[in-house]
Amino acid sequence: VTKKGRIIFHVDMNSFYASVEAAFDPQLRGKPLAIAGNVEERKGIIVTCSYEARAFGVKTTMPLWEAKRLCPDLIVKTPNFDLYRKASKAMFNILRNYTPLVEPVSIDEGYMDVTDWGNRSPIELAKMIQSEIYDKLLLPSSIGIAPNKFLAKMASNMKKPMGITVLRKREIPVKLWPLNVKEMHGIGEKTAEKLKNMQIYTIGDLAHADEIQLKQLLGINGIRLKQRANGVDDRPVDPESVYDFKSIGNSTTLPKDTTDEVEITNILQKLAESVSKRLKQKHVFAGNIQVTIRYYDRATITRSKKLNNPIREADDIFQTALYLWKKHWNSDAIRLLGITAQDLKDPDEAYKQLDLFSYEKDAHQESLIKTLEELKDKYGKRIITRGVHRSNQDQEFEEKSD
DNA sequence: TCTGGGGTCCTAGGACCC
DNA sequence: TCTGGGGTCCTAGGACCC
Repeated sequence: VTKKGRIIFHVDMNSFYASVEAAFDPQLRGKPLAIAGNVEERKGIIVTCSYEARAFGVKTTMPLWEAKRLCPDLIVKTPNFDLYRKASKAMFNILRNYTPLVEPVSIDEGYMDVTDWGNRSPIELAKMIQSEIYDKLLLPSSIGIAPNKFLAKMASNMKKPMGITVLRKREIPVKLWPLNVKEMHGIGEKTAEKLKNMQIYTIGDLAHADEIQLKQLLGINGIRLKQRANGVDDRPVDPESVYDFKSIGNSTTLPKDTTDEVEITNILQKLAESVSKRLKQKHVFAGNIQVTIRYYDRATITRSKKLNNPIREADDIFQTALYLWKKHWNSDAIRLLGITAQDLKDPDEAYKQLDLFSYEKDAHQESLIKTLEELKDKYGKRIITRGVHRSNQDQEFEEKSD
């Protein structure tokens, strides 16, 4: 039996936030543009910038003052996530017009499995998709074409903006192996440094590296990275993975470091409210709450608590977060606070848990039961499990954010 | 003049159970 | 009368990505 090769696209939007802004405001087109947080609130780092800005050396995560020094005429806008989410949805809808096998991986990129897409050549198909996105939304993209996700991802990165790159298995030694390991998806600074100590500098070096040594150095990830370097990657394109979110969290860097307990409490309250709102939007409960504290010196701790009774009301989340903060805060000035809901459960799971562990109903449990019943009334059977929930094609989903 | 906010996955130690 | 080995759960931290 011969294994049938797949044809995978990786569609990657170019400088997405900046491109969306320019698409909506002709004045911004062709100019150096950066999206950055508010400087007064210490959030002034470059999130994305246009290619015109990149020409000046402006880069993502660069502090705003540095970007302005490099490019005095830089136009700076604060992010408008609602707008980006709308553009993202429109973009993915275009992709889904070609095949349902579309897997969004973030707000601005996704995979497509077009193996069974008729008789047109993959390059022609990629051109059609790229043109349609540009003609309808004025948004540039790059598309990588390869037999698997990893190679498609590497390929889309090779030509920007508006590139289309094919990476065939047999081209790996010429197109992939000369690249520095740092260029490889999945290898960051720390791993690159470790590999350097093993005299592994290029993806080709990694492809031929000793597995025992790799495993010793990087654990199971070492083996996987070597496979990828050799172009081996069996992960399927999964359109449902978008609904399989594992956590929902919000965090904020404070305008100034603080030890003020009233201020800290107020911030935790606000974070709890936004996490609660998002849990409700997604129809899930939290089985675990995690608090993140970053101190003035950037030292960061996380502390979490598993809950016998899953929660989602703002006040329950707030109380849990407050408990964790009080228990673990070392009284140093705080730079950032965050709350993350983990161990997410569907309403029926949350309900079952309640049956099992509680003998007396308290106010929180009453509210949980009431919420569950309201949900059942409103959504009927569809809400009962996440599996069913997931297969509902009309389901609105928020793209994972950038 | 420094370094946001949203995530995922993996590892590792200790508690606990059989 | 001095201690095995396997498994799961919980918690914390680290690396990485966009």
